[in-house]
Amino acid sequence: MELVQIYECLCDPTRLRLLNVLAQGPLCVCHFQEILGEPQVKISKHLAYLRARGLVEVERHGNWMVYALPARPSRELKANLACLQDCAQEDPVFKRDLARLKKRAPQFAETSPCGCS
Amino acid sequence: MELVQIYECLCDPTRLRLLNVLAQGPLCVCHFQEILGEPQVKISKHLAYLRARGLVEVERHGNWMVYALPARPSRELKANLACLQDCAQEDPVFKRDLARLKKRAPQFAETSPCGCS
DNA sequence: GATCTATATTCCTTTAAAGGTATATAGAAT
DNA sequence: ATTCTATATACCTTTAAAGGAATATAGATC
Repeated sequence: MELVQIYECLCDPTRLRLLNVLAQGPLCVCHFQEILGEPQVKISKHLAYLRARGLVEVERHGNWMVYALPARPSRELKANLACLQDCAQEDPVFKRDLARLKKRAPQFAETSPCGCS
Repeated sequence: MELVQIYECLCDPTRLRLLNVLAQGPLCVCHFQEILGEPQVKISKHLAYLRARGLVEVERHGNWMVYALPARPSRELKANLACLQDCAQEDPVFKRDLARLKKRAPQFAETSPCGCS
């Protein structure tokens, strides 16, 4: 069942935060690092985990690895990401991450090719 | 995050099957056993796991333990169960379980207090 | 009170994930 | 060619989950 793989990805708080931020648009590792306030290894490993299961895609831009949600998500993935968006609206952690993203987006756009303009 | 606990419950195929069947109504362990074709320990342990995290509720009727989805699910749980229902429509395993349930429901209703009439 | 039935729990083994430290890699800049 | 920057990987330790075998429990029946 592909569904199980999706849920495996969703059952860690860090990964949920990554996906929540990604719903706003592509981003690179160092910016995730700054927004979540977590060490590089942790971010990098969780993104690798998500990537291995098809929940995110990557594109290299020079030194930066820009992660994004899949361009063509499966029915199941689309449904679950929408559900997550719905559930995340109220959670303070998710909201704080998005607030930080919004605040930093202009600088991000200057210093890297993250499409977070 | 309560969300994580929900996803932890959803990231096992057996538990997904249990929840899918439960969406049709309360059921007791031995009937799950028959429908899923899995040993008693396995069913029982996964139901305990779900129960410990609030995804199911139990009521004893004589020797039978009748499991059911929560009477008053949280917003998050409701959303995710609905999403699961949506995703499960097409999966052959889920469909087979429901077919077996439908076929056996009359007998279940005779031999136990499972409300599966 | 002994037995039967449905279910839960204990114990064990195996596997996987998480987090951290240290190190490697790939491309850019000098 | 060396150095710098962003990111990935390897290695280690700890923790949790899964599955099975055996056993315990609680209520019903005889």
